[in-house]
Amino acid sequence: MKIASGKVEVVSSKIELLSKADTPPFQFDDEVNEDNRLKYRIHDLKSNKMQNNLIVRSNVVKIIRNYLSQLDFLEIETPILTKATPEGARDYLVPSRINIGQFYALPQSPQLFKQMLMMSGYEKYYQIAKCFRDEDLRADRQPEFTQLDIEMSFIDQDHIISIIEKLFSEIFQDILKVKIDLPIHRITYNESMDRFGSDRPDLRIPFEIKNISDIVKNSEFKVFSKPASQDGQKVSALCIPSEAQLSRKDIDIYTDIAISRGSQGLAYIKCNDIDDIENGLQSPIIKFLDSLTIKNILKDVNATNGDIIFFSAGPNNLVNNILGSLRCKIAEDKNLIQDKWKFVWITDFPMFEHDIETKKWKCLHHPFTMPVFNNIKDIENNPESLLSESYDLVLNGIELGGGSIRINNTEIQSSIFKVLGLKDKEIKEQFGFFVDSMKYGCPPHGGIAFGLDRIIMLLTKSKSIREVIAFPKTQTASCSLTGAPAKISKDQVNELGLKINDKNIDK
RNA sequence: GGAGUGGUAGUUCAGUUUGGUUAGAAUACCUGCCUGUCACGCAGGGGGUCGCGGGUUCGAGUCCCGUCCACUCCGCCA
Repeated sequence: MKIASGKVEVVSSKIELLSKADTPPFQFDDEVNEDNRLKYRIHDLKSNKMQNNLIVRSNVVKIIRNYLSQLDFLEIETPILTKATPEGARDYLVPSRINIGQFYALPQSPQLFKQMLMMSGYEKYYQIAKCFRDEDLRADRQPEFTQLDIEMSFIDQDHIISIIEKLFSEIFQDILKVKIDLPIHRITYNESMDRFGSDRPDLRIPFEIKNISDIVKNSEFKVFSKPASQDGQKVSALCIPSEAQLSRKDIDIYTDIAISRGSQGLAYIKCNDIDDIENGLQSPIIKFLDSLTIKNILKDVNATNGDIIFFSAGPNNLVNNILGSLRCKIAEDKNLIQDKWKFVWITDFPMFEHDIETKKWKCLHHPFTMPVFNNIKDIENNPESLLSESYDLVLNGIELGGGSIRINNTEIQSSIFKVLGLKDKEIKEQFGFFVDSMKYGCPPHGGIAFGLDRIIMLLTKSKSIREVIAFPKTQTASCSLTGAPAKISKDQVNELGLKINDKNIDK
């Protein structure tokens, strides 16, 4: 009775060997290194953990399909062999045998196809879609991944958000018996960057960043006062609560992290006794600050005795990066991340950001996102001032997905392409089919897409999405089981009209 | 492209800091014993190119250089 099948005892009268099995390379449910697990994936998939993960995955997809089809969504497939788009991630390319010298691209997402389905009048679409991006891998990034892709016509942001919130509420109720409080909290992109230094904030961490520019902008301390009063720069503080029990050595470690991310150093105030400004604080910078300013800072960040306050001053993105990553790192190191499910919507992303290296404007979401504007001329005249009708759903510091209201007007669409620096000829070559399609009437529409793998990763408390994908790729984008990618034969090279260095051809 | 961690029986690891006898443990595997076991037990046995290549040295798992693989992160991911 101690084993799973303990109620049943089988007495055999005859034994027939159906398939001979060698000794497996490792025991099921043993702790095994990931290289071996991936190489012998068929054995790994026998483990209780992997079976549970794939069962959860299947059940979640079932819930999604039931939920959306009850709302009259149609599941429609879009092509895997499609056209390369130069913007965005690198494409995976497939040579065409019939059209020598030409290539298909695997889709980074079904974005344009689902928008064209809206133009065709299929006003509620969804798809469990495979997507492909030829970029470097991470624990939560694979070159091929699965996206829950949704698009609807005649809707607004609130409508989409409410449909999605109910879907996640059902998934978490069914799979984990966890009740999500609806509606999910929303904060704007700018607020998120200021308070958490990130557009995917982990709200399980019980401390946040505070912009103290107003307090220090008139200070004598130029390191603070200069960025505090300059556009695009700021001074922020991160108050680490006493529970973290940061040591002198910890401060050095976090200083190194700050420096590796482009900081000059890491200023701090250690609060031994906040009522004694003269002697109760340890800090390399308080000698530069007057006592009123110090008092205001302590008050503004809600400092209590035992806390340590870190400071960062400079360009917004640098300050966000440094304090945002320190916030996560310290919370993780000191075990201060609460065991909760913390959803949050991030809204009102800027439409564009300026890329310093290429000196070009880039879309924060994608070029089909509807900008918010009073006058259409603002799009080309003041791209930096534009927000967009966009929204990302974040859970426990991981971006689950994002979407937007889309452009349904060729004039606006052209303006966006122009800001991105595309010439008329390029627009026609790359997106001509899409803009032409829009000419025949395009309903107002919008949608959203979610990383299914990431959702399952969080639901199963897995450390990487490889744990919820039956046959994932390693960090070098290879498959340890099959050996893909692999060289191809000379015949195949010739048939496809390719020219490949001989040493790279399979002989 | 960059930073870091790891690679030693089939598997999981110790040994590397400080170079020195025949490289160990657990588990798995094989053989024998055991008539109620279920993490069985007992006795015995086989199993290693210390990732790979080069160097230093009388001597390298251990030190140095290069390289490959796996993982984490930065860049990158409209």
